Amino acid sequence: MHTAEALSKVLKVLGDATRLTMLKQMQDGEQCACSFVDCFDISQPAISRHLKMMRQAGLLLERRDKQWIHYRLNETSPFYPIVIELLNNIETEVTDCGCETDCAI
Amino acid sequence: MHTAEALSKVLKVLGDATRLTMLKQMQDGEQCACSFVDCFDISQPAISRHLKMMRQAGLLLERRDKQWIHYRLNETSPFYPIVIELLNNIETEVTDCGCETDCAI
DNA sequence: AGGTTATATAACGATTTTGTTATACAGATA
DNA sequence: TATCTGTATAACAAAATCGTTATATAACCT
Repeated sequence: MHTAEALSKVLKVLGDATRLTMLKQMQDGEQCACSFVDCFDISQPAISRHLKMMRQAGLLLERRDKQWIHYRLNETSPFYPIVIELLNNIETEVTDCGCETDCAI
Repeated sequence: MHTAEALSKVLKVLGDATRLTMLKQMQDGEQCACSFVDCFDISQPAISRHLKMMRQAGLLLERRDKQWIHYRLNETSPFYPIVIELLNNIETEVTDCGCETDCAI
């Protein structure tokens, strides 16, 4: 159970097609930041800021491996069940935008 | 099932504490626009625009009765189940902000 | 050390959001 | 008709959002 105030803040983060799609991709498992840069038609700094926004909302966790940073859904977030529920309502698009680097996934 | 694009637009509408609270109140049934004006600490035109935004997103239906306009959740919206699911995660606040008019509810 | 790759931050501009006040419109009623 | 109440729209300002380019930082690799 959440306050309207708290939930609205999370929904504001989810209320963006780029971020929502990033989250959907992370539902399949950890994603390297570089794969988002490859996948979306916006600059690397823009991707970085979207990730920061979701991290600050507590929705993401990160893991550094060498020079790569892998992001995943934060299953311990109090909003995790809601996020999953919403993501399950999104069509899986055929977005073959594989990471071009050696990030090992 | 929805596209990330479409769902994000709805979530953007929901990503505002005022609108989310208005929706929560409508979950209890139809609400007169005037009751929102009484309930929230923003101007009547601001309330009117929040309502318009939700109407345009297809989330609300309106019914005119004399000079009053009553709003309710649009149960036929493809996003209705999602909206309900989200509203069910919101604490019921004790918001005794009854409508001061004769809007007959 | 010096260069390359991956990511983050800073600074800026265009656009959107969200509020305000002023005004218009709709319906009820004296 | 004139006026009151309820609601919507217009015009505007402040703040937030989201993109860009330039630059900084971190880690790897000669």
